[in-house]
Amino acid sequence: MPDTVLWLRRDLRLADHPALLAAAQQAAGGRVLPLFVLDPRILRRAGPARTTWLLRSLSALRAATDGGLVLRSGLPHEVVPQVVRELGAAAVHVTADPGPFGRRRDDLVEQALDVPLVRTGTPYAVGPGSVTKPDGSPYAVFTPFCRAWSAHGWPAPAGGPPPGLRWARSVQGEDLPAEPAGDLDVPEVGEDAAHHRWAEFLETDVDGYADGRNRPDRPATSRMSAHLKYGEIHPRTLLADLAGRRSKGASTYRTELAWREFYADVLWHRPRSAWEYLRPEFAGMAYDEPGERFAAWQAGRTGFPFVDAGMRQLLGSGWMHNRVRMVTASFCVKDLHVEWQHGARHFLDHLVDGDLASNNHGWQWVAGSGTDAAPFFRVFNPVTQGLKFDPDGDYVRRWVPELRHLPGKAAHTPWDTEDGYAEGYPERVVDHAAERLVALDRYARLRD
DNA sequence: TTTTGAGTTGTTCGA
DNA sequence: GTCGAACAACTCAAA
Repeated sequence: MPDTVLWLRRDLRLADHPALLAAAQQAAGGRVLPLFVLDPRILRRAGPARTTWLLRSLSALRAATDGGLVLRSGLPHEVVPQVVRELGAAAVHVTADPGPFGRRRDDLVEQALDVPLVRTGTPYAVGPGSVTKPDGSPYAVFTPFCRAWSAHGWPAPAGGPPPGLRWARSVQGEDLPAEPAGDLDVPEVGEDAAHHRWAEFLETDVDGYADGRNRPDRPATSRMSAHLKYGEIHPRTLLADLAGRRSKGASTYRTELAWREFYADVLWHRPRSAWEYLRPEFAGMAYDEPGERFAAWQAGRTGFPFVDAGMRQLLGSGWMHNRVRMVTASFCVKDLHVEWQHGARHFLDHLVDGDLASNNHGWQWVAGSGTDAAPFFRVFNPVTQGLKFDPDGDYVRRWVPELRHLPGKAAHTPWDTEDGYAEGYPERVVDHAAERLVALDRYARLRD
């Protein structure tokens, strides 16, 4: 009866977990050691929101495994082989991590091990790289990808841990590190919380999702992004629950999951696209260095209420509504003319759901440099977007206290109200109409 | 093989 | 106030 190690990374759950089932099956009568490696390289880059979420999720998983989860600090290619020796394990089981960092890390661990590293499943319904055009090349446009992805299909959710599964207890772990200081407003974390929130969304908001998802003033989105990021719930589970629903909202939600899979697929085929222009000619465009205006953008002090509300929601809660992510990103790239990588970095430093593929390809989409990017002439008007998607100004007032004295939609246009700046709200850092023309001109010059 | 039409998320302008 | 056109270039799939 060999013991096995289940090395967890982006799969902090027990239900619908094929790698756990594989580890349990190989152990057959032996024990499984659930291991999480606190990699200092990842913790350094995660930012306070993601670190807090991770630590709470690990705490929840430790409780769910009756204290069986073992934590170790260090580099995985040193820690994992060490744990294998201590346990005398026959194999290490993982869910494949298809990102560029994960692939390199796992290859290194595999070389350092003298037992097999068994990869079962991925954090996606369809493994990145497995949906291709008939000639085997990857899709570069979303809609055809989405069609092929749907046609490819995915397995039904796997069951929970097999009855009789026993956790190995012989290996010593470490205590959870302390959470970063600060007063971030992080929601409930962990596998149970993920399922609870998902059930709530299915009950109240999924059928109205097609329109509701655009309203940052309402709690109409699923809020599943961070749960998915840490694998507290698998997209297979979500897709299975959506399968019986015919509403427009359910279909739109499925498409959003497909976007997540599309961007993971793009990153799998082109790992360098995380930080390099997918369309290299865009590197030759004229950009401005990030300076005072960029700092104002980061701090939520651009003088554009909808933009500032979003940037402050990011700082205050580690999350930003998707509609507002597009508007703030457009402002950074097309009003401030700052390269998308600077904005993407700031988002990744603060987002609780910060996912390299979705975040950075989303930024490239806004910048116009991505695979299947927005057309260059699509420049968001930060005021119009605010009036359209936060028509009563509730979202702005929630996150920008200096505008709370302005009623209704007046919160979007303090320059039109006599006492608009009475509470210390900053003046606009740019003239949007002028900067829009500058952006269009720079794109035109790139073309010629 | 070549052609054709459609393609997540918008804005502005002029009729 | 509403509406359609214009704002590129390229990918992909169907004809």
